[in-house]
Amino acid sequence: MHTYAYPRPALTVDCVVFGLDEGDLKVLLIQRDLEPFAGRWALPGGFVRGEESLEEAARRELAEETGLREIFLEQLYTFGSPDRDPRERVVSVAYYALVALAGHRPQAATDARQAAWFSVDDAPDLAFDHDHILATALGRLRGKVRYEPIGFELLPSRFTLGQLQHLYEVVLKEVFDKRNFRKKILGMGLLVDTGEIQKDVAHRAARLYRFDERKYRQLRKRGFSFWL
Amino acid sequence: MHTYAYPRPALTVDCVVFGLDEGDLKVLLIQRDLEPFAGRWALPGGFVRGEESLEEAARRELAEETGLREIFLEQLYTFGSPDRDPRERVVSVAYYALVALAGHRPQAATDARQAAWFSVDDAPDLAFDHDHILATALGRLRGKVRYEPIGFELLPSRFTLGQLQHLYEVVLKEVFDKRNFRKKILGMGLLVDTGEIQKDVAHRAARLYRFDERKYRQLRKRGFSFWL
DNA sequence: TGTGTTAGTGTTAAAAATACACTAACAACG
DNA sequence: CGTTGTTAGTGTATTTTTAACACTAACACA
Repeated sequence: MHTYAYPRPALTVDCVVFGLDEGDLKVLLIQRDLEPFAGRWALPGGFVRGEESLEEAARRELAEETGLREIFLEQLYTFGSPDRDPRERVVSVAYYALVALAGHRPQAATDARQAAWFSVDDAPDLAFDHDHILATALGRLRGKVRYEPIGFELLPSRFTLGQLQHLYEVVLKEVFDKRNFRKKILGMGLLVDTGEIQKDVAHRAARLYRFDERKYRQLRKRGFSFWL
Repeated sequence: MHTYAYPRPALTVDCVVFGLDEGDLKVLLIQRDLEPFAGRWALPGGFVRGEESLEEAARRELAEETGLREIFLEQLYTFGSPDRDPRERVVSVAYYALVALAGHRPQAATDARQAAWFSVDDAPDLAFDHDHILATALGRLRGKVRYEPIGFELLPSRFTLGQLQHLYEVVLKEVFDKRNFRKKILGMGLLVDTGEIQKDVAHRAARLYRFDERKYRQLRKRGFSFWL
């Protein structure tokens, strides 16, 4: 038991995990088994423990509830309306995560709870204020993907320019001209041609590239800024 | 007394208030009178109360400690390292604020505690992890001022193009060409010439403009994006 | 009346963004 | 085995945007 002179809100973390199925943008949800909102879909998350940082808490919950580890994770926003949880006051620090969802495709129920990927555009009504958190995360992703090279986190480490363009088109809901896209992205000098080519495709096989993170950091120090 | 089954961190808000003195960018600090860090300068802030939202808490603390009301305020980041407060675990939701500091210049000690404006570039060592929070806020301000018209919050409601350019030069530490700056900013159609001119200046008086927020919102709906 | 200081104004050159259409490679299918 | 379907890969011309650059106007003050 822990006693304090003034009431304290409970503190949780919630994670919005985005993945790119070749088709559209997905979000990973888990089905609640407890009240309130039992049976409803919700963002993975849980209470922050005593000796862990907020990000550690988010990573731990993600591993426990979805099996995902060592993925891109960044703080999004902290939600603290007094009535966002019907039981008592709960303040939630939300994170968003990006994961390469090619290869380990439509599995994700690594743990006890039921987990599943939903298209962001027709996800079900979520528990608590999680719809609001999801919308905030989508806005952040759409804004940030243009001026920081975080989109690569949604692709496997080696990818084709077609996949990359498709990623931007899906996330931004905007179509790009193929030649201009390639010119621009290759012109930044951040992609390395691995020399390999695509396998098992029913059409001309494309070159595989990887993102050169080291080079990006160097360039950024010299004032370079990513822009798409 | 309030008792819980698991320990709960205390929850606070801290505010980074920026102001633009005609010279450089300032931050508003208050001097602590209690341990820990008694006598040290710190960001204004305090505990979140039971029935107020996080933003309400930030505004209340700001009013109590600095007298500032109804200013631009936006959530920045939540800081929650387990050891950021030497006494016990405290999670702090940081906000940043922008205030027009022309007119009510170098006052600010409206309350009990000592408050003062410091140049952001040579602020003293702050209490807790407030140096880190300040640095984060500065980064956010510098990033955001380019693609959202928040800079106007640092100016009086009517301002000259010279003041506006100076603001960007100070915040971004970059000089702009006067003619190109004016062409670009006026070309956006977001400034309204009030018809008034500057008074009491020892040189040719400049036109006063105001920012047309209504128009900005309209344009933004149609895909316009502010860029400087 | 002169000096100091900021306001205000256009043009030209360079760079970047856009629009646009065909051939190449390969698997699958008949 | 050739036809079809599908994605890969490539260059140029036009338009738009950005960057560089220098002088006159107004006004307070000495």
